[in-house]
Amino acid sequence: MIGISDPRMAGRFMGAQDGAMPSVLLMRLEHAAALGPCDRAALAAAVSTFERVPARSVLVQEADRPRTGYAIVEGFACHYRQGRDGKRQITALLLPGDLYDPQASILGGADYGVATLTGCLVAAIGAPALERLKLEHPRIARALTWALLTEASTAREWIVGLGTRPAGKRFAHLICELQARLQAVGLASETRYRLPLTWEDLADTLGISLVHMNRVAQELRDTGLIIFRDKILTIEDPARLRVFADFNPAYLHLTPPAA
Amino acid sequence: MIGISDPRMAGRFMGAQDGAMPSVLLMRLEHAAALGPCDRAALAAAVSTFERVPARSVLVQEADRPRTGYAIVEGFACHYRQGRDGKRQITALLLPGDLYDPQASILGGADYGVATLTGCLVAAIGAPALERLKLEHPRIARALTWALLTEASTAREWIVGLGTRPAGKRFAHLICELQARLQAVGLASETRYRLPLTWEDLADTLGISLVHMNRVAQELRDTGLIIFRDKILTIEDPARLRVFADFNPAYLHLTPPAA
DNA sequence: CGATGATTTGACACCCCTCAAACAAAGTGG
DNA sequence: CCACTTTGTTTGAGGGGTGTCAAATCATCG
Repeated sequence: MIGISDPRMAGRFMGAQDGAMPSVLLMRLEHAAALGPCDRAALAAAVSTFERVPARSVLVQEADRPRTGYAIVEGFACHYRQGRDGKRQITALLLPGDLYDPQASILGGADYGVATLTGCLVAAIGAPALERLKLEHPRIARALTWALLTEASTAREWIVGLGTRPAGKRFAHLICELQARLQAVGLASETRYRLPLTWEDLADTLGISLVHMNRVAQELRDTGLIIFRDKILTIEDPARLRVFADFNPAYLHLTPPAA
Repeated sequence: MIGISDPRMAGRFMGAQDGAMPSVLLMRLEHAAALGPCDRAALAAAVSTFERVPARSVLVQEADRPRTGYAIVEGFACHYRQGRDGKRQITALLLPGDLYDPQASILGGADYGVATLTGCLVAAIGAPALERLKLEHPRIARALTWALLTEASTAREWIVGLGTRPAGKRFAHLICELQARLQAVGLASETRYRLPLTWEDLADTLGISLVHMNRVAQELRDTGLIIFRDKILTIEDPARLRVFADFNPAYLHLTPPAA
């Protein structure tokens, strides 16, 4: 695996991609609170570098004490823990607009790894810049807290899925979740999005074996709920899929609170 | 179920229990950061009422917008979600010293329920008092953030357990986790603590059926790892249990960070 | 002493895992 | 351009972990 701290990579894409990050990150954060032009400018300015990271690279090592925050601009990444027996469990998927906040440094070291699953375009924000951002822009601070709480809420929903739903419904539920989250940043329609993960990644997310993952996916195809070809996922019957998966998007908190 | 908002309950125990909460809550929060005498006094003063709540009472309804924070002083409570089919999945256990922070109100409504599992003594802290506490006492604010991050980290560890560990190791892991967390607030020795939950509560926590829960527990007893009688859990061989469960307490972040 | 809730045990079915192997696609080097 | 490797996908067979159904036992309590 290649770490993104490789100096040959750093900063290579500054300028060219300058506008891309704010777009997708802002789309996400503005689900939490309206941001002013000043907030947006500060956010864009806080990004130190854009980096292109190959698939399956480690962004944050388990037991690291990271000094940089990351925002995913393009591609899929994940939080994971690796067991002694080599089994990997993915504990969260990071989509474009999601961020990894080294606020975790309060804890005295990351207790999980962060890695890319596909090639990613990543915006790096230094911890000090992030702290300043929070102090000087309360609306951004609020939005970041919202993001953290939403992550926790999503983790709880995954616990519910792993604890109570059979593999098929679990996959269906994940498909619904990704549709909602990707649509929130403009990367999915009601019925279609790009899902560039391998069966193995999905299996490690759903807590099932690769073999069973394949069978479960076929079942969803055979029952006419989805089509999945060339990494493009098409939902054939959204309403029926949501019922089947027992999906209720409330836990994603994608609609801005009244306050 | 009886809600604690019942006026006959409110405030009944003020004074008598006045010192109990700070003790256990402070023991927990001081794992995050040292607190000054001023912080402690402010924390104690912020508690509006102590309430005795019977077992199986709902503290926060799913879809509520709670205006009160709770700190558990005695007893066990939980976060949970209930599926359409009636299956309950417990997503977090709240032990003495743990708190439920209505900070979740940023999200515009709770997305899960909070309920007592045993009879509990609960300290209620109004949302405004909590906000003031955070503003005027940065060390408390930091400690509360630490608590939130630790909860998220624990949720991730539960995902790992549900996704990768068989039921027996999952139970063993939970036993280790509870030992560490209870010891941190003075309610467990290295080998012994009170675990006042029913098999059903534990089954709903581990994501297995009540019947299987029973078998798995017997297995741990038969292999000489634990004794569990009269709600008292005794760990016969802590080292062997931790190896069996693949338990690494790092995710609990119970040792204060250097910073 | 009957009612209720908690624990225990047995039988059987099914979900899902493991092992194994075949197959496809994409890169790599000769 | 073709062997060859690597990575990802698909399929089959068999076994084990768990769920469900059913019923017995036990404890607590009014």
